[in-house]
Amino acid sequence: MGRSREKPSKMEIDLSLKIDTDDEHNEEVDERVKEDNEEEMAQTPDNNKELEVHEATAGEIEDDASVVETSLQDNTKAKELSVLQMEMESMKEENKVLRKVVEQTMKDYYNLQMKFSAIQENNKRKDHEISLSLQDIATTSGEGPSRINEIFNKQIRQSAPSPPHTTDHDDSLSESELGLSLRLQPSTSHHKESNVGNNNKEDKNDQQLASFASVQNKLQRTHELPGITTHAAFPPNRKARVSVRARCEAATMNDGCQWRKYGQKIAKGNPCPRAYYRCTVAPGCPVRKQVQRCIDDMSILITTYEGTHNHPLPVGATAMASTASAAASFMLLDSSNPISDGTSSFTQAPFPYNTFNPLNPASNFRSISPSDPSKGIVLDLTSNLTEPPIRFSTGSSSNINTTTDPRFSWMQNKYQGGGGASAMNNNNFHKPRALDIHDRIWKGEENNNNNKPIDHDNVSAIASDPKFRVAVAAAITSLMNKESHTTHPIGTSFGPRSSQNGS
DNA sequence: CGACTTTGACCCGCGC
DNA sequence: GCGCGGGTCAAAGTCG
Repeated sequence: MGRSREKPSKMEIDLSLKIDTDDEHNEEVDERVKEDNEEEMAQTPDNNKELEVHEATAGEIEDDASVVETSLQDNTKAKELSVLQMEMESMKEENKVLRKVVEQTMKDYYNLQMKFSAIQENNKRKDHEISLSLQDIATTSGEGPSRINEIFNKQIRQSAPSPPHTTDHDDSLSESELGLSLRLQPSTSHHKESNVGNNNKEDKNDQQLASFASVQNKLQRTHELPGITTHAAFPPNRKARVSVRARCEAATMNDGCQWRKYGQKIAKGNPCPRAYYRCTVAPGCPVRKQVQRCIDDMSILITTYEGTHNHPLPVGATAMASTASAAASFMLLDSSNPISDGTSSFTQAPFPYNTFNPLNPASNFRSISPSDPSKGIVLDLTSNLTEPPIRFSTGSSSNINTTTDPRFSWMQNKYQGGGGASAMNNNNFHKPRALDIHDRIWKGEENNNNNKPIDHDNVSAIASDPKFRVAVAAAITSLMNKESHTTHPIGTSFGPRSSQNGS
């Protein structure tokens, strides 16, 4: 009786949700609210005892209520009961609000899924169009592959919208050349003589090829969702590469994996040293990462992941990798891309960390170096995380005040005196200011970046965002769905040193 | 003492 | 062939 009087609100929320859980959707909502309850429980340890007691007696609540009814003769108890009922009402109202929020989030998620599947279907259709176009060209023009390629190249060069995309087109060209030579060979030679000197027909062929080129461009554009630019084709033998641009004050991003530094180099054009890390979660894991500060904005850390993990990722990294991979798959349906060709499964994403906007995953992806397709995908997470969390954009870096910005204290740590200073002395970098709290924090992290959370503000901001949670939950769900298709289980085997967790 | 970082040396590919 | 630059190696130093 006394227990039921002190019935905590958390339990009430849980109960009311259970009543409503008559379909899968509500189950998910239930899970979501439960998760929130658990977190709140963790934050308010004083209430935990009460909650435990009521969890143990959850099935007895109705009985308790009936017992309370029989003892209504006691006025004081009746008053308490009415107060309790009022509390229950208010909790129900609160519960409704919570459910609305959760449902809205789920709706957003489903909308995203719908868009994803729509784009998938759209891409399949486009592929079919391309195939038909090629066939049409092959049968009507009678041109050999070399001629077609020549015209096609010309068309591409003319239609290339801007120089930065030149290599993209070149890549797609080389790929299309392969496709053309494969598909056009059967019907090429016997029309060759008739085309010599036939300008009209050649013009017609040019038009057809132009339409083909436009279709090809269209196909490329379908992959270039807002904020997305993909490198249409990687060199076949090159490892999958994913770059992540993120504001990070620490030496490296806390990405859930365990890394060991094996080298550092001053790269040309950027006085900031480039650090080389190797994945040490499993011996022989081929995944490497390069970490370098962006020269334009020292607060931006460019992390390039290369290779495919040969081991299950730690849990913290798996969810993120799945999230990132899901987003990558969202945009990289092109089978020519090694990232989507099966070498990078949901559990084998080369980059274990990503914070992408679940409502618009595409917005965080773009190419960073169009002149170098080997750079692969670039996730631009450089929008300010001190703003409302998960508000990413593909825009360029914001201006920073380098003279007062603590973000440069890493340089002080790296270059205060000693041989390494040579890299900085001859450059126009502002001298870092005196050691302050940030410096101390970073100094602490410099030597422990593999084991400790690096940027608590960023990580907590990301993790506390409900949309991000939903995205991670969705990623885990998709991971579980994918599990039947992959040989790797969800990563659970990581050593005691792998305490690093991105979530 | 083991694990990790630092850093100069070395290797290799690429362009001239 | 030579020089340059990127990437890697490995001995020495550092840290817990």
